[in-house]
Amino acid sequence: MLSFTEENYLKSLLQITLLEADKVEVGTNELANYLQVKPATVNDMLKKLKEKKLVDYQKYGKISLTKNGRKFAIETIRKHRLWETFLFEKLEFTWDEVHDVAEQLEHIKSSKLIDKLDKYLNYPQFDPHGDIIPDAEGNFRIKFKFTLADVGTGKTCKLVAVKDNSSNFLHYVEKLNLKINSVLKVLSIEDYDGLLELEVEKKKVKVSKQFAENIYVVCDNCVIGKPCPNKCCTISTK
Amino acid sequence: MLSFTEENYLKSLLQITLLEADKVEVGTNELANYLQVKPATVNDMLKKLKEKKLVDYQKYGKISLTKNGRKFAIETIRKHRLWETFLFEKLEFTWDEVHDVAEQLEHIKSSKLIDKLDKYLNYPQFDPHGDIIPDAEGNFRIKFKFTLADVGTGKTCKLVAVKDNSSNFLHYVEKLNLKINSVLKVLSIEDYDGLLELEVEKKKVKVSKQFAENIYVVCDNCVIGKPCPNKCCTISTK
DNA sequence: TATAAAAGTTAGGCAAATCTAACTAAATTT
DNA sequence: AAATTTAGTTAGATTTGCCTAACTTTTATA
Repeated sequence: MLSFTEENYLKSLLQITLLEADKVEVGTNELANYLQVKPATVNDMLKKLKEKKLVDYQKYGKISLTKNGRKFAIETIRKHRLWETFLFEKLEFTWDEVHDVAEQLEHIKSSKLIDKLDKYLNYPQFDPHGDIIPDAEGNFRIKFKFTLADVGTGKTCKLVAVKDNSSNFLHYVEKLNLKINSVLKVLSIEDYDGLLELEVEKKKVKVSKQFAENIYVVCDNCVIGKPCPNKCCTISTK
Repeated sequence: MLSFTEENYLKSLLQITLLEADKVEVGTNELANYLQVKPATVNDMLKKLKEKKLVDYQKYGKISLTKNGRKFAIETIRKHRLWETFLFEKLEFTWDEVHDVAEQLEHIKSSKLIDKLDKYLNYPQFDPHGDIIPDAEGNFRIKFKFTLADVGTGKTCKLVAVKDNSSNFLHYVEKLNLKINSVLKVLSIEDYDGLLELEVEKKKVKVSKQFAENIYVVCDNCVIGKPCPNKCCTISTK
């Protein structure tokens, strides 16, 4: 039986690799930073996780999940996202409130509970942030490849998920009147600092490059959950 | 912010006093036994809880909850019972399965969560075992006073709750075809060992005294949630 | 009432998860 | 290639919640 903390380490390792397309290896400092603990603490924990055959790593090397470690990590992400969906859909939480509570709920130990919850929610594929919910076998189906920052001038795209789940960011997204499935047209991109001008529901808004990098998009022909007709937008994943 | 463990100590202290009508004081060994830890461990924790002004106690004396400690204890019981109700009503758990999962869920920190859950369940008054769910202000309305073992020969009563929530016991109750609101007639009581013969839905069954002591009953005129017309069955509580 | 039993306490220890401070190795820059 | 910066490690300490073993106080009983 894994502790809350062990589950968090495994989950974070997977989450870090999910942030970028081909990332598979993670360092001690990076993980420490992600978990908001000191590198020394991560080092201690890695020894324990290695002992339990949940991570591969050797002194001064990079950290990666073993098959088994990955299984637990996916399970935790699945729980997290199902709980977020429950809070959003059934209990009327807003999408920026669900994360913190789901951080706690994801550690409840009961496979029956999570299966029943999945059923109760009618086997949802996406959480309130547009992130894929792995199925009971641990399969993610798709993973987003492009952000708003990748879209060229004059092109139109569709918002499918957000990368940053912080309350701050989500509030800002809301304020701009952006939602999952909003259609965005990139009107111009400033050479100097990458500032984007967008058209959203016939209104013009300006957003920073940093902001754009945290908005996942697909081409406007894409239908979520199905392969992109242009084969450009979503990729199958691990 | 209280830890899981601290919450469990406070909750257990309240639960022990709820087992018997006039009980207010609890001893170290009793609590240790209830929590399945050693008396020394309880002693350590009591020092901490006293420090935090959550319990009243002095060396070799009895333990009782302070006003504040009681508030937290009730809050935890409220959470536990609301989660049990959720699992039973929405996720189709059976009444003997809900307890263990609720033991975990009761420690989730979010007052918004529990209020929303209460609303979602339509402000239930009783959990799947017939126990009262304290309201958001921490008021229990009623508390059961009599068990099946208190009922005299020839009398009829109504099952309203069970004292023992263990899976074993609940399975046995189920096997005997007893449910919340079942009407039970005591046909005879054996002098020697207190064995009871009951009539339940026109069938005769025999149960031990120990079993009878774990079944809460009210007179058959009682309607749950309202004061007993005979003023005999339920009492207001703390 | 003396004594035995039960209840409660203390001291000392352990494992988990964290920290700080000092160190070593690896990577980058000049 | 040497020097500097960054990344990673180790040792030693702390807190929480638990333990055992030995002790003391209270209660019950002969």
